[in-house]
Amino acid sequence: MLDKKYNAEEKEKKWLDYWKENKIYEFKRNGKEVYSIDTPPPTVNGKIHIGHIFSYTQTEMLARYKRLRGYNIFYPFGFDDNGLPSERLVEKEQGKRAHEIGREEFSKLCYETTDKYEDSFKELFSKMGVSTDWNIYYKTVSPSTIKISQTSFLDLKDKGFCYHKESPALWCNECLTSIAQAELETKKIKSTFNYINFKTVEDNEEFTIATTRPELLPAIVCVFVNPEDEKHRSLIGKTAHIPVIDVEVPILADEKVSIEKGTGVVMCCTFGDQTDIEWWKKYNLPLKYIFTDNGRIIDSIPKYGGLKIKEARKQIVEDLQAGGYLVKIEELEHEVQTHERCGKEVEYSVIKQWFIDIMNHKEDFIKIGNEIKWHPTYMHARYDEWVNNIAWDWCISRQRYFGVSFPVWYCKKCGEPIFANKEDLPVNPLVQLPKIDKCPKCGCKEFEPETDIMDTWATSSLTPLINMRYGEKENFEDILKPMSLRTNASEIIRTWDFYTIVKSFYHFGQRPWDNVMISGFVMANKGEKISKSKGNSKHEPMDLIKQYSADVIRYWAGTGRLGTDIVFSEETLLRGKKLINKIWNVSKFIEMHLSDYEDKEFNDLEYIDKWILGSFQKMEKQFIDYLDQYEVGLALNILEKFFWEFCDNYIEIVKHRLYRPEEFGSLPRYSGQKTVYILLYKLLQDFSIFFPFITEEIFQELYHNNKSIHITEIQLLNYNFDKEIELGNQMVEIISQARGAKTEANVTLKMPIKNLRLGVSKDLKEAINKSIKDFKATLFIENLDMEEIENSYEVYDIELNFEEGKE
RNA sequence: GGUCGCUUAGCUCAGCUGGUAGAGCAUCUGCCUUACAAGCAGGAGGUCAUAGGUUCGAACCCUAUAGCGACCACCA
Repeated sequence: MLDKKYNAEEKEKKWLDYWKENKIYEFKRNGKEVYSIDTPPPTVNGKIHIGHIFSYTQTEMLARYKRLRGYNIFYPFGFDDNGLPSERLVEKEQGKRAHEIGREEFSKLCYETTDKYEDSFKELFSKMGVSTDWNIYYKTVSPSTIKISQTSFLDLKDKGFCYHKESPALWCNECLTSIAQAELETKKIKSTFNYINFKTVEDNEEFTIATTRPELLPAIVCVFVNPEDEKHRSLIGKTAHIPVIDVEVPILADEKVSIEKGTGVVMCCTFGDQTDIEWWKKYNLPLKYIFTDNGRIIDSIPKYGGLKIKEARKQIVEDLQAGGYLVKIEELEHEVQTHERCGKEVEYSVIKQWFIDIMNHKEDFIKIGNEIKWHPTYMHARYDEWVNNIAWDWCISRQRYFGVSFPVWYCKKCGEPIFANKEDLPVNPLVQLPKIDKCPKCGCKEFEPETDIMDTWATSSLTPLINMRYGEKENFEDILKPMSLRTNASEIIRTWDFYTIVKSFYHFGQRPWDNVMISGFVMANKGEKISKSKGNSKHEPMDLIKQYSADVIRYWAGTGRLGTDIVFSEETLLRGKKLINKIWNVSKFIEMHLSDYEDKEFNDLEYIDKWILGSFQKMEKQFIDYLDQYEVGLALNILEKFFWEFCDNYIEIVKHRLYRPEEFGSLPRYSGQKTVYILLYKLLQDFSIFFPFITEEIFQELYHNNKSIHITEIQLLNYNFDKEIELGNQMVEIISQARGAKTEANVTLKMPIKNLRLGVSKDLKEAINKSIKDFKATLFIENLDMEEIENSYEVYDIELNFEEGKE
């Protein structure tokens, strides 16, 4: 027997234990077609907020849907505990920094701290009813993952897609590491435009340069003007004298200089921005690198050496002012590139790093993007945009401590890189030595380990390979090439999706997955993204589960449209709560009437029963169409709508028949029993995608003790009840009008109708006659007059029996 | 500035391939009806951002404009 009230907290715990014990979501090879899901390993950098719950739950619903359609679901979960985010977590939480306590100690702390968080993440996702198989779960810094990541590196190196080169790279002074283009975030900051006067050496011709970065004056290697610029053409070929610094540089012409911007004269430094790097390469300019790696001016610069960048800026501006070189200062707001992990402005650095070739294979990446089905389709454009605009090869070196090491040493004498053997992976070059005794190039017997580690994306881009246990004897390569589905939010299309495609192309020459499903973000308020820095995520997921239950939170997550941002709304939670309550109550009602029910062949369905079965069949077809398009929210929407109609219309009609067989006959009662038996089963199945807990409780209580609803299969109905749907709908409309009349008369719906006069089409008359007992009982009709009319129906008169109603 | 998306009832949103505007919440009016008052029945509330165009017919297709948002590019 179902309880009078549904106790979500108790039941959700019960079913979590049951699913775990009975291995309901375990992946086993069983010959059935595999549906595999590549879900984002959440970054372990603090707390999971409601935004994570939103997008993961949408994915999860799809897994449940495919499971109900008979697929063998390969749905692993992972955690991204690799690299910089973990370091920052440890720094923040323990107040310890790697360079203070040493690399080994620090790494240990990273492992311990991320482990701790992962346990709580696991608990949270489990509680949300995520139907992942925790046996195939992975971490991005485990030995097996490191092995795959290092193997990938060696593969790419062998294939020539990976190179080691001294090259300008984006550099973060805060994190003390190089970073990749994809890790940039633009930020608006207030700054000043400084107009500085220069003179030519040859003839003291004056000209002005406007710059936001006067501290780069010592790094100027030349000055550019546009060759078409009438005003400044006379400068070309002359030599500019840099004030304060007292250095002379050539003045060159390049069409990339905008005549309108600033003063039309540009200083070129190594390096202020990307254009500087382009010019540096194009004109073979000298390198004047003036910053240290931790954001100070190098000591060899007189006067300014040792100052922090911002201090140097201030000092140089003061000196320019004192010398009378500063013409004016303009306030401006502009966007600068910052490091997404720490928010600090990035600089450029020139060191030897490992790069993965991107620029030579852009067309291949576009081609693979075309082979993948994007949901929603317009997200494909974002991918193309990114690939088309990318300007750098992918720098995968990070000068950090915690993460995947490069399996590389260098000859101490000639610098020749020595690579580990693949069968020896994983290796840590800091504590292990190469397995050769001398450099193959120069014979030197001493080696230095690569101290850099890899970009976290270099590893997380390998999730399909991690999932397929790439390179292992027992692997899933046969079923996961490609995987069926990748899901993530739109912000990481340019990183995770793109890099995964890059790696898949280089390793296998093919797409990593067939489908990509992109979810939206959760906004704290309209137009305001949830972010940790703003602290505007008011709701802790755990608290919400406690307050509302996981099923209810899932309802909220399930209402979001694919790719569309949603605002967190307690109102929606309330709506879900009501829906779940209604499912419980109607199940109780149905249970009541099934105590003597036996399932058997039956061909005498009542008209109204055909109507509701046909309506359900029609709805379910659309429901499945939506889910096949990955539109979880739209599917839930129509299911919910049908369900309320089922309760408010069908159940209200059939209840009389179920309660009073002596009046309606036992066969009509059986027809009703059969109908609710079938429909509740199917409704529970469909709802189980969204509400795995309550549907399991009802299913096992009413249908199959000790068999999980989540491993049943949806069997589509195959009735031909179009006529019944159409005419049944008309009947319901008439019922609604009659109820309206009672409500308007301020009387109870039980008030009898003395006489109901209708005009009805021939078909409808026939239909009403076939369900005359249901029809009359539902409205408490004493006398019914039907006049035949051409089409549809018309309600002529509703005469209420006030005398009877008073009793 | 570029790419993409959004703009529908007071609020949050749904409206699939064009055919007389929908739901929930809020509001108003009734109803304790043997599953459910966390309920039921009903009412009121919208020139579907704006302006053009295509069409017999446009919330939906096309063009332009405005506002909002995301991502990217702009550091002289």
